[in-house]
Amino acid sequence: MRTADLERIRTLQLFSGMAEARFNELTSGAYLQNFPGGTTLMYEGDPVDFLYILMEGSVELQGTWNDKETTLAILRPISTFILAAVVLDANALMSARTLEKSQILMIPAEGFRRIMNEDPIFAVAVAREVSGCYRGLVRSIKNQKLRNGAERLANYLLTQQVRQGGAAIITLPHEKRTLASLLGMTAENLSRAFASLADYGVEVNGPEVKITRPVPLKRLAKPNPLLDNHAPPGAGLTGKAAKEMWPPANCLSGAA
Amino acid sequence: MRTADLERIRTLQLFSGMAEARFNELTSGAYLQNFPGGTTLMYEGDPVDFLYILMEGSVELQGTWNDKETTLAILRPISTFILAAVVLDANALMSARTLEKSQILMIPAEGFRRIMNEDPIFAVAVAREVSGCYRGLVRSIKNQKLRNGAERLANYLLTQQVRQGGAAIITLPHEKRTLASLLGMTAENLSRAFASLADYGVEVNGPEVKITRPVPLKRLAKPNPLLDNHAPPGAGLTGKAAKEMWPPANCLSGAA
DNA sequence: TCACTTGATTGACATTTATCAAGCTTGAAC
DNA sequence: GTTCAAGCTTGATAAATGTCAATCAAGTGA
Repeated sequence: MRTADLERIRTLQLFSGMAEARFNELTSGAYLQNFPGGTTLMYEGDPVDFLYILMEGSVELQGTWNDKETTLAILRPISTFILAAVVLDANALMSARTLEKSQILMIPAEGFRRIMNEDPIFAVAVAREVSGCYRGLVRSIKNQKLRNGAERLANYLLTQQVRQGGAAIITLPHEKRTLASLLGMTAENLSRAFASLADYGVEVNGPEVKITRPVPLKRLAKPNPLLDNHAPPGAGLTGKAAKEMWPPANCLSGAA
Repeated sequence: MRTADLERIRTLQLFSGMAEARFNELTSGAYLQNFPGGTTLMYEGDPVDFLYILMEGSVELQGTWNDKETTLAILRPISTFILAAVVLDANALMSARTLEKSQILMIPAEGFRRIMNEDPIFAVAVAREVSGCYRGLVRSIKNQKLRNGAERLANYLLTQQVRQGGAAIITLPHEKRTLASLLGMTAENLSRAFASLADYGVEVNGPEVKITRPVPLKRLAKPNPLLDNHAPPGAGLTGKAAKEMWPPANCLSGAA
């Protein structure tokens, strides 16, 4: 493994507090692997032998039931995934596949758990990391149960706008059908949802989306930090909530 | 606080490994409080000053947006709740209210975090507990996005049947409108979903539900350990997954 | 006993979402 | 250039879900 990659993950909150020796021990057994797009890294129900850390590219987490599939999250670097299964030595509840050529660091789960038991600072960091993932999922469920399709899309667009720097034109980072699955709708309905947002100043041109009238769009979307990971650090959040890192390094915060 | 209560929570996986002195320190600042039914313990967005442990009664966790409300989980003793917010010292993402007269142990969050930092065994236990909660939520989202209303109800009934000992007649533990909200539908549609399950041998009589033909019901429901917390320990799960406690003491495993 | 409240159910209807089929665009391969 | 495939869009229709209003049933208290 290259030193540059080690330094990149060393800066993650998950690893930043631990002693150098432990960090070296943890990563000494790790692999850095390249996968082409469309590779399934793991199937639902599989035993989990590694903690995965996405370094480059993007990964989709999926759930399946009865021949139906849904996207639970789309990850961007640097993100850990299937951490909870690693902590509990349990089988995966989601499949993971690359959406494009990706570079992924794989840390053996066994060693991860051993070091978690030996290094108290690391154990606390793991607890904090999983807690952040948990809160991402709570937001995701609320988003899914409380909003309809157009509302979910509108909030997705506003979130992306913030994350991409706030300009009026944003670029959809994935295929529209993947986005549809993430938002819990069909590709056809995503098209219609975009069309319905035209009244609110949303202009679509392939993967480019222009938000010409953010005020009415926000009036429709009603973004809310209790459902969306919207705000940059400190903005709109006071006190304790502001302490949470943004964007969180953890897995599901990106899930609409 | 009564010794009997302390002994009850001492047996939880979360606390069972920690040193006696630390456990005493943790609980010395705790309150055991009684609340009547319908009491809101905490509102969404509130700062979280306590870890809550439900000792008796039942508690509903809710999410709100735009004057709509949804039930995220219904807790039964003994369950912890808002653990992730305590770990991160963040604001609550869900409201909590008692559904009936309830007894709740409140452990100051500040002390909880201090002891988590001091006691490595406890820190690992917290990481494991939150991981279990996380996996409960993953199941919950998959259930919500992949199944329709009748399928969610069918699986809820089968899960309840297992939890209540496997007899043909089960008792719905909550009001039907609360159940409807948990299952992500209106009370009216829950009524219709029950009616549609009559073809599969489901007979409803107030809060009593009789499952007369489990085989066709299961053929419809297609229960699956990757979506449902169905199986007793070891049953149907081999190897690693079987190690997870069932039913988990943690918060959202009960969420259909 | 009798109103009265609360929760549950039912029917009629509206809205939302999914499904299926067809057509459109775009870009790569030949 | 032409062909082709993949992704996207559109329209027609069906299915699922929500809303509103009315009714019913059970339990409560005067």
